[in-house]
Amino acid sequence: MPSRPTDAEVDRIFQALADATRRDIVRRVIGREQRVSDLAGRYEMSFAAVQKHVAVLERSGLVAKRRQGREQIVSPVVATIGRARGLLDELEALWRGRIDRMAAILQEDAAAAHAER
Amino acid sequence: MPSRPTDAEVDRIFQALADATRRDIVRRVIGREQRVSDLAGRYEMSFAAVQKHVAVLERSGLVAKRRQGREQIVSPVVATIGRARGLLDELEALWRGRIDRMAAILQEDAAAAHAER
DNA sequence: CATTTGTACAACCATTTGGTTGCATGTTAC
DNA sequence: GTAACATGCAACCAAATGGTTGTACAAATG
Repeated sequence: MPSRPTDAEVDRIFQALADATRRDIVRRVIGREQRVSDLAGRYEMSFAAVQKHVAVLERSGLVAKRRQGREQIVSPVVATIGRARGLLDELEALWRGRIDRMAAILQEDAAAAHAER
Repeated sequence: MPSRPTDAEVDRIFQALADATRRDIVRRVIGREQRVSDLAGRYEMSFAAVQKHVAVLERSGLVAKRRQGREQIVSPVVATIGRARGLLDELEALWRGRIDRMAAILQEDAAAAHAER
């Protein structure tokens, strides 16, 4: 999926990032791949709760799971972080565009004032 | 608030971005400041619904409102977008750190193999 | 084979979210 | 002053979230 993400995809990515536990899980699996139970051991909540968080992250594409025997290894999908960044970059580009347009208008005004003399 | 954002702040920012209508509102107000009713006119939903979206964006710090007579002017707060980007940058930096560590280990192995001969 | 371990999943619950309508209030225009 | 406009807010509703416990099952271990 190299093309522009759909609204629904972006919704899922930001939604997944909008929870401190899930952001922490992402950090951990970036540091090193983790089994679901490794992760579950780190938080105060139940195993099932952590498992659900991992499922949310997986649906968003921020992490991937691969089975290894009875274990499930969770690893990061850095490209998806990049997709989220791309969207923020786009917003910042829009902002710069606005600044540039404002600068251009100031230029014109200055030129007009100059011609008036 | 130049310091590291709290978890709760980051939660609110990503939560606010996790909705296509709200992302669109942010784009519009970046393009040009808008009154709440200007925005409301653009979407199929009720005025109150749009107003709520703006309120969510305001609480997250992505936009600011300033009153002008009876109108409320909504403008972007680009610094907050930067804060969200900062967090994604941090994740990508962690990833590069992992890559670097792996490269270092490969280096050591190569050196060891070399010494063995 | 029996047990433990790792994971998934269903059912349930409280809270939040995203929408609605209706009403209240302050501001501008006539 | 009255009417029209712009906004805010409360009450309500359905659906989604984030958590729980309990059950089921496959894989590793003794």
